[in-house]
Amino acid sequence: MSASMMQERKSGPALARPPQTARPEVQPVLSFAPDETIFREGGEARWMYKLVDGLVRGCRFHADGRRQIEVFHKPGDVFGFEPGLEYGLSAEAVTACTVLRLARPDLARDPHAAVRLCGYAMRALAAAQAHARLLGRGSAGQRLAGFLLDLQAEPRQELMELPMTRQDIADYLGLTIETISRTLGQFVRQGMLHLVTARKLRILDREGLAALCG
Amino acid sequence: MSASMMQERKSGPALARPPQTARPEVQPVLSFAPDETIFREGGEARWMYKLVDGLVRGCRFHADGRRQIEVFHKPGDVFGFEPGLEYGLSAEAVTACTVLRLARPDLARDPHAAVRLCGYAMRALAAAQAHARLLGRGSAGQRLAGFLLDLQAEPRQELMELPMTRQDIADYLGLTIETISRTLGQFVRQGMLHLVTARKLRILDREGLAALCG
DNA sequence: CGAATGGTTGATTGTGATCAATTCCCGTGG
DNA sequence: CCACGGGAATTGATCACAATCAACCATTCG
Repeated sequence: MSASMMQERKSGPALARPPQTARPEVQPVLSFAPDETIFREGGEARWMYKLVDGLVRGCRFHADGRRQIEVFHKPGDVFGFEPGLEYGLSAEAVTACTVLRLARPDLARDPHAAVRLCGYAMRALAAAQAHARLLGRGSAGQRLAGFLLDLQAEPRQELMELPMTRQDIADYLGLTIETISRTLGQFVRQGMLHLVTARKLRILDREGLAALCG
Repeated sequence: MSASMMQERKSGPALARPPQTARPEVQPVLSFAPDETIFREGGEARWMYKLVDGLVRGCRFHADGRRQIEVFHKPGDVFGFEPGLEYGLSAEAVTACTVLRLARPDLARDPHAAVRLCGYAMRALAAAQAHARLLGRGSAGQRLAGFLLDLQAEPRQELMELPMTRQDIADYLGLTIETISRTLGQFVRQGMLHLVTARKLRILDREGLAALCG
């Protein structure tokens, strides 16, 4: 029973604002507050979502109480398409989020939509494989270094903000928050990065980090 | 530098038999001997493949010499489709294999093919996520139990053969061969399975194994 | 200002990696 | 058919790294 369980739903006081138009079928733009659930694993997969702004985690809750984050969705990503009838993962807002709600295309009727969907699926596949690569082996340092480099896609933007908590990172990398903290500290001591605050950091030695992950 | 490096290519003495017909473009059926490479990571992704018989591993080789297996393909699986121009993974025959070589569909020209491709991609995505779930966390026992249960898709066929080596399993689960061996031994001692030979086993307590993975 | 949440740090333990021998298969050739 | 050889697998001893348990800081928010 890990600290992951503490990640409680805050669904009580109506955090989900209604669509920002009177005709939801025309502008299905939704907003979600941090830690709010967009959809749940096992629920009927009626909609797909396109993330406009914010960060979303795709995760799964295990019987023993631990949580596993399988993917972080960034703006532009489409998520929630499934081979079957049910969502395979829960989707939750990490930060405040704006999403577009999309109808699942009927592939038999609209084969053209399949081309787009295909692109989404392939990109999701690449991401899932990259994640598996990260987890597959290697020390905490290798995983965390890979994670940080993946996160900073655009290179020259040297100051970067971590939108997620240590617990999120830990559940994504299959480590504990203590190990995340210590490993970050180690990177700092080695002069590879600088922690401005706990959530803002500057990568000083990109090469060095890259050398770690192999 | 792990024992994975010992996994040497045996590409010297022409193991790849030619297509079994005089007109390869009509019946592109290929055979591969164990450990033979079907395609290599980084190579130009000109073809897709459908596995007819045998077992294929999709893997990646790291700079430090270790190997990571990301997926095992079973008969019926289609593999080798990519979002980009290059293969993201190497594909190697684990056992003797028969594969169909397929042309990459031109999605712009043939949107109907996109529907099929979409199905393949979604199935591959599900597999990749299942793999990430397996790796994400949990003890060696949890990983191995999950692996064995996944492997035995058809339930009542109680005697099952492991087509791959311990090294393959280790590289798939992010563990070492010693740990695989010890964990299997532990399962045997707990009466959960019986090892007829190193490669043939019988699951005695399916429930127990399932209870482990969570 | 005080509570709460998130993050860091320290001490200890446990699990799996590593190093090192054997043993077991299984195919091969005498 | 049996002996042999070599890769695969098991087993043992030790070590290293990350999990766990437990305080302790720092920020934010009411």
